[in-house]
Amino acid sequence: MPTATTRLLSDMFDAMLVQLGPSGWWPANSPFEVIVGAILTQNTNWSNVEKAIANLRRHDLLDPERLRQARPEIVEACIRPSGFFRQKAKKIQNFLAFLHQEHATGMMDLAHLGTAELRERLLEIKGIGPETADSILLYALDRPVFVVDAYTARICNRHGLVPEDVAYDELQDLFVSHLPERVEQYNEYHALLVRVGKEWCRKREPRCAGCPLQPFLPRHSPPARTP
DNA sequence: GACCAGGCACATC
DNA sequence: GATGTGCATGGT
Repeated sequence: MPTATTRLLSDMFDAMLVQLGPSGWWPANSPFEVIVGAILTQNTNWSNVEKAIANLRRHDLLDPERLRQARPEIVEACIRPSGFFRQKAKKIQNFLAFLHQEHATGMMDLAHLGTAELRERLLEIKGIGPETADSILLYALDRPVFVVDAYTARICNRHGLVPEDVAYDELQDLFVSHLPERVEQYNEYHALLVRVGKEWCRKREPRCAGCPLQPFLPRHSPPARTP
């Protein structure tokens, strides 16, 4: 017997998918490109990340070993459009050092590690926090890990499911504990939430008209009828 | 010109 | 443990 929350989360997913269609995430040509994108998109608009990725591709640097050995100034210049470029260049190198230590020539070489262990290892890398680690696990490595972010928190808060300042793990647990553990749905659910967040649930001015989730917004109790 | 974007680490209290 | 701040570019 599904709980009300289980049913709600499932219905919200269906409504978003019906109205918006499949998201096709993560837009990238390889698992490695997903990882670079996951770091570059931290607190940054995706369109800026696309510019940075294009620059890296132009320099033939979308390869772990070539990127690891590239001069820092070149890498920084490539990723400059995505902002925080010095920090992010360092973060990428931190990840590449980890990959190198693992004797991995590509992301799929990490397949022997269990999901929980791999998540812990990723979180040890300076510059990779919970959202980035989970994005890597789900979108680059097809692990059943639900990704949440600021949009997820905002939307779930508007729907009365969590407090505004909900912790990452708690928000993640909301979905994990109410949805079947399926990579495909985890993938699509996060993508749909981001798309809805961008379009209808912006920080200052939520525009609920036309939002696929509008029918699920908590109803205010109707005004008492005067007899 | 302010605000925001698919965060994170670090300092300080 | 909670809160504040630096990081930096580009679009709205």
